[in-house]
Amino acid sequence: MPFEKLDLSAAAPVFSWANHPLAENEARMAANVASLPFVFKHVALMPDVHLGKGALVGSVLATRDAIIPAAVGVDVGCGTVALKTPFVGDQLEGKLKQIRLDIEKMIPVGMAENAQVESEVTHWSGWRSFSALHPGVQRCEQKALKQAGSLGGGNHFIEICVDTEQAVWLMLHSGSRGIGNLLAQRHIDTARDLAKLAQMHLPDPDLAYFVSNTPEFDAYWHDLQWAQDYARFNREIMMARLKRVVEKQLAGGRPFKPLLMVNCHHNYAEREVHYGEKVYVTRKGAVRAQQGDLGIIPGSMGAKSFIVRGKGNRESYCSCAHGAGRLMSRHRAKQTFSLDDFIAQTAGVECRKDTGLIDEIPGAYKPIDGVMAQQSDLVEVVATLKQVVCVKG
DNA sequence: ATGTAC
Repeated sequence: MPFEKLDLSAAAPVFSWANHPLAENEARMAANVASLPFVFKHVALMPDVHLGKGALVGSVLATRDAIIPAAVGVDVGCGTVALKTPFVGDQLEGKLKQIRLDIEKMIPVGMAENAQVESEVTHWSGWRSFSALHPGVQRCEQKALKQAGSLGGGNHFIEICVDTEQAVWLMLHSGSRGIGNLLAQRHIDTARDLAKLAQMHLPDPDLAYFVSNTPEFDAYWHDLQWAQDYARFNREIMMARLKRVVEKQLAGGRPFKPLLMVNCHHNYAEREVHYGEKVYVTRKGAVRAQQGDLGIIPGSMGAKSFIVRGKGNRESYCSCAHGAGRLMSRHRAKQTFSLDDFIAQTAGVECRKDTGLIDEIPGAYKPIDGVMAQQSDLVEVVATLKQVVCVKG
């Protein structure tokens, strides 16, 4: 589907791939971002776009000489990793429950963290620069060590999936945990303070920004890249443990060679070239989809997920959606659905079936097929996956 | 999303 050029009377146009007409507050949020003078060319909205803090979740912005820390958000480096195994779906028969229990034993979820820090964690090179991070997080190094290789809560998940060719995939969704959150909050506070001090006129206080070539910008950029690396590493550690669980259950403990692995952020910023110019690209709930890039677009815990290949669509800043997008808030989902609804909507998925998961019920999310149909000019589908095991925090 | 406070 082609995108729509929205005229929101802001300085920059907004190109929208949304599969719904924008609500008034969503349009205002898009216009606020597009009105900032340092925004490059236009703002791109992905098919799963919805209200966020400062900027829309499912939006991509390129900036010339400034960055908005609240637009990146607090779940720095959040993303997904998927691994294709040499196993076929039939091999999982009768083993799903045990696999789920093993996952829950091997990987801390929710509030839990690792009891001891293993050498695969301490070997990460990022620990060497921990002392260079914001002074406000220095007391949290032990916690960051124990949280490396832990899932967290909310929409974070661990899944075993089977694709349409019967191949078994491992997939998980997580970010930079407490340390990334704290780093982001420290810098968001600084940006707010600076804007207030300078009596800067902003359409929204959550759009306070840092200007390049200032100490505040450099400190934020450094910590942001560190947190993004931590998030990617966190997913790698969990994927290695998940792989071992599956090896134990399906291969008598013998290691297997992955046929493919994709590890992508969907909440982050990086330097990229667009329209011949090097700019800062912020993807807030969006996945990079440069020509040939592999990406992951997960549906809800009862729906399909997709491994995709980017088409390099330049108007989207080479991006695509990061998931289905919520249809209703967690609060409304809990009011709307019962445990019986949850059990019906997660039929065929080996997962916890208790009231604590009702806010993650598939009915609280948009159907993923509509989201995929809306971005056929951004990505092509490489594999279509359906989960048979799902672990949430 | 997270961690802490209410």
